[in-house]
Amino acid sequence: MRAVTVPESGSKRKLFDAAEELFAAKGFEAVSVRDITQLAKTNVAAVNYHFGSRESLLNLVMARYMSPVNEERLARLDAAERKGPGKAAALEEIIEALARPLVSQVRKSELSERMFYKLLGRIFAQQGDGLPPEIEDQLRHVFERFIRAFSKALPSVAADELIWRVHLMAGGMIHLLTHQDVLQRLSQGASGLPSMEATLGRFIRFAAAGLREGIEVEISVKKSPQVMFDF
Amino acid sequence: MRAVTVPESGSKRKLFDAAEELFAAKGFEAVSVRDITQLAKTNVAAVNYHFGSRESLLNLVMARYMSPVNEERLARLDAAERKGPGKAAALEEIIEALARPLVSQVRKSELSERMFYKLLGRIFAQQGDGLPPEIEDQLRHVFERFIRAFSKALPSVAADELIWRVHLMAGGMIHLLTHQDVLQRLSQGASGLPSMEATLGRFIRFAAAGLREGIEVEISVKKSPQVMFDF
DNA sequence: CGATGATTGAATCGTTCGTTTGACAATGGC
DNA sequence: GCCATTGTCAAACGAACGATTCAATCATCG
Repeated sequence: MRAVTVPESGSKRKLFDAAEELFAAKGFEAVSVRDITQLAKTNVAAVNYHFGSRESLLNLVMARYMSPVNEERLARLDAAERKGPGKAAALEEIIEALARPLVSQVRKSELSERMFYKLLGRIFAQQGDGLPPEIEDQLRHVFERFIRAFSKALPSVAADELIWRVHLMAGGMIHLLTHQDVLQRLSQGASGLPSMEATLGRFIRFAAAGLREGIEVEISVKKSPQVMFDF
Repeated sequence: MRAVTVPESGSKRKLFDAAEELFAAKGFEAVSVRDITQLAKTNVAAVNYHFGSRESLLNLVMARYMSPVNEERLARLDAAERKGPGKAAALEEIIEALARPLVSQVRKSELSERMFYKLLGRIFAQQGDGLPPEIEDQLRHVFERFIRAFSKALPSVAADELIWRVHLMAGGMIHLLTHQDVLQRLSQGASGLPSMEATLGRFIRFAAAGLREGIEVEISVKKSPQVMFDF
């Protein structure tokens, strides 16, 4: 996964920043190069001069945000699997390895948190519908690695059943990223304004329960296992 | 919820059929009136003549598919709640009331099953981003009714926590509708080609487990995990 | 039949889109 | 000081978009 670097200053950087802000806010299709160049206060031709085409810039923005997330995901999964050599990583740890990078990579962005999440969610939701091959490959690789990990952690769940459950879990995660604002409006504030850290904890517990469904466990660990969070 | 009727034959019907097919296949934004009129083998002006505008036709298609689903959802929830008067409806029944209409309404469409699911998923995913007010209101009403039902069925889950869990469940459902094809490709057939009935069952169990998370249940016997599959 | 309203068809409107062009600075090495 | 590189700018390109116009055609009924 090649790192995507962007110059620290200059028109190229201004264009990139403007592009990611607009893509996150309005969606990938709804942003024109004129919108971008206007926000960046450059000429219309600037996008094509610096990035070759609108599509190249779009792919660059996507890769810039997806690659670090996917790298951290794999690194965290590796770490979790190394923890107990030979043994399967704990289910909650695997889920956290999948979801926490979405939160931990947010600070490295110039975007506001909410826009960053929306941007990532839009990329995920675009799967199988025109993502740059580089990112599509990344996602497929991550999916396969995590499916294997889940399978080890939940040996009694049949392979096809597990894939469906992971798919459902992923849907919840994407929906969380893309529709947080809708949730606020639908519930009229009753959903609260929790930190993303708290939301992450909710997600992990929800997903773990769904993935474990049907598995009988000792009563002592039936209580939702404590996940460590620094709230 | 006013019923959306479409004439049995004639250009208007041909346009409507072409529109839903294209919207489902390519998404709401990616379809032009020229695409529609070409598939319907009519003149470009036909959409504007019969429906007033592209947007009106789009809203009509959305309402045509969402309204019956939402009506059946509420009817099923009513039935489930009437079953045990005074008592809360069973959790699985509530989830089924939410999800089964997606399956049972499919036959009334001219579309292939997969396209129908994609169309519905696209509508859900569009929430809070330009849906016609009529549908937005429908969805909000359905959401409120079901939140109340879930709250009764799970009195020990805090109100804000419940909303987040329902949100996660909805995300899984939408993802299932919109990305079934991606799942096939990602898992390279390992997810099988189950009937929608089987998928519905998987969803209900997964969602119920997630919603119930943390609730102590009286049990039980420890069952030694049986390894059925290993990568 | 002939009149009237509904429908269709070809042509065209004004916009917006991504991209390209070519003239015009600014910059830095020699 | 000169030239090549690099960046910026206004202008324009061709294509596609939703919508409209208006004459031609059709169906229906008095």
